[in-house]
Amino acid sequence: MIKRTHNCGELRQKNINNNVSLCGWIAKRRDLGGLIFIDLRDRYGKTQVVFNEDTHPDIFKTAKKLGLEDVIGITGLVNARPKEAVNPKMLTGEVDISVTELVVFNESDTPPFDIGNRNSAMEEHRLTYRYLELRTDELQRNMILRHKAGQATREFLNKQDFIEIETPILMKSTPEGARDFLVPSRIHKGRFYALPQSPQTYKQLLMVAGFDKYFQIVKCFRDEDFRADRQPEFTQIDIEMSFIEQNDIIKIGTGLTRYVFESVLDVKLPETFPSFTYQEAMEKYGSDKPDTRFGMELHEFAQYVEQSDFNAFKSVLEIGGRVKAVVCPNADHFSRKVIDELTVWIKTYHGAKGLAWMKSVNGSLDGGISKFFPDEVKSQIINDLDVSENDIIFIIGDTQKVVLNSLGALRLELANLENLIDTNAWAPLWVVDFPLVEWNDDKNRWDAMHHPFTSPHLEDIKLMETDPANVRSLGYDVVVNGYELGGGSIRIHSKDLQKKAFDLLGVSESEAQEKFGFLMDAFKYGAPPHGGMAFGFDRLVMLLAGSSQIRDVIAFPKTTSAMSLMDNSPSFVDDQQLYELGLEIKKIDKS
RNA sequence: GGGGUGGUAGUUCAAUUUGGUUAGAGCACCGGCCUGUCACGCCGGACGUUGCGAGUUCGAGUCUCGUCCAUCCCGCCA
Repeated sequence: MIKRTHNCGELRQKNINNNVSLCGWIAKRRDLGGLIFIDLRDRYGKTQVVFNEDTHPDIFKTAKKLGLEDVIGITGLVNARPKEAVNPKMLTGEVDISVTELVVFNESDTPPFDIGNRNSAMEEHRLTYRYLELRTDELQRNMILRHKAGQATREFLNKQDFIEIETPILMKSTPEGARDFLVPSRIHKGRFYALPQSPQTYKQLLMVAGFDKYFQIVKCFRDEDFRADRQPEFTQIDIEMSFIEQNDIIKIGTGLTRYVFESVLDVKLPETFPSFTYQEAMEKYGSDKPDTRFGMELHEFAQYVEQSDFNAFKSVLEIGGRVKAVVCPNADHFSRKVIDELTVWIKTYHGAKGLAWMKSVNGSLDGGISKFFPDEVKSQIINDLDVSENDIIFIIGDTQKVVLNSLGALRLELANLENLIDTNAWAPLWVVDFPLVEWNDDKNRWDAMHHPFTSPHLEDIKLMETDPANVRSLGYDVVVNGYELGGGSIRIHSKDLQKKAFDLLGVSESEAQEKFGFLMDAFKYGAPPHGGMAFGFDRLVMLLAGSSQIRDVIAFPKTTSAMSLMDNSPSFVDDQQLYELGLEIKKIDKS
């Protein structure tokens, strides 16, 4: 056994003539005949080691057989490289080690892809050999970043007197919200635990218990469909506090975000983040998680439609719809084909019926639907919307929901297509005053927008029975660069108000008792006013890592069909296991 | 549940207008040469159920249908 005296990233000029030992993997090998260079890699870096046939023929013979990803330990003398052989691209590039002792710990089969280049294999393949992909520079860096973010989180919250408390992973299933992952009970056959979608109820109970500042970095599970930024299991920074108001949570959430960004990236975010009401965010950006790294805000367009002959939009307005516009700068290269493609895209994915447009040419508006607008209205538009030469105005008229959502999506799409986003910028913000409930057309009822324990704005309580759609909640999200990083709310802590909320959501007393009885009961014994929030930890790390894929910051992620390609889970189980659980698998007929 | 893209050697990619010799190349691998390379170089070699299953055809990597997997998006994600 050779024990390392140094790691592969630390040797410098000052170590010249030291006798050192290194252990690691063979990252690269250059065989010059009587001289072999090997780049030895560990998680700290790479160091070049040299085998010389003249000085150590026996070791050289062994070295001749070494291949990529073999694990070796070496002892040798640190040399200054000849001037012309210094490699300025390597941190250890001024030195190398002439090997006097070699131990081959383990030979590697030919690696299924090039560890030095993460793009050398398709993702499917890399996920199968995830432990090898984790050897790549990029993933090593991401895992270290994740560690640092976790440490910073604990440091910050610990300094603020928060206590980390673990909550159960096996808990009660409640069919609200996302679909639960279920775990069958062996002892109580036919019954199931659920994996937590979040520790929501537990953290509220901890407030009742008097742990007035709680946090946890905790796994959560949601059995829905997955995306580039969504995994079936993910990690939250879960926070709850007592005797506080919305602004106190926003202060802590801002502080934590700033602390993590500064600790991990040395980036200083503003002391306070801009705050938008839900209403403002939707009207300006067509999104409840706006990316404000670029402008292109949405403009009201109804007043111009009214002065035009464009009947399609006029009738939209007559039936209570909306017409809004977004201006895309420097769009002279937007051919008819590009516009058509955008139109198809927005119809397909965002439910708009069409995409109207006008181009700014020679100080007036041209093309598209411009012929329906009188010249003086065109000038007005150019003036009001601050339209420059060669800009293109995209206009959508439809129901409010479709207009805001599709223009919001178009705004992002255009910014991406046109590279209008400053990728070095950080745009954190809060969105507040979310609606308490939203109408569920399928189920013909009001659903909680956040969750059923979210408190309404106190002055809106009176609207709960008469005008639910306009009840604002004490719910808030923190958004960075268009990603919802976290969210939370002030919770209801009074039995009466909670009953009112359940009434609005159509949850009967018996149903409430069955599902949340333990929480309702707890509230009988002195529940402090409380509230909190949760950060999507993986998303936070993803942003810090500059990635747009959550898989990049999770050591062993699942695919978008929730499979682990490495260990092939989920998998079938023995009949014996099923028998013990009192389960039987129904044959799925695939005819 | 719906739509887009992709699946060819260990791997990354090629393979002409619906099709036409023995399915090619880089890296990796094996062998040989090479003492300052760092994308080492040079010479040679081995490597294929074209994801899977049907169909059309004299003939399918290529066309059709089904299916599986990956990925991106819509729905979904309190």
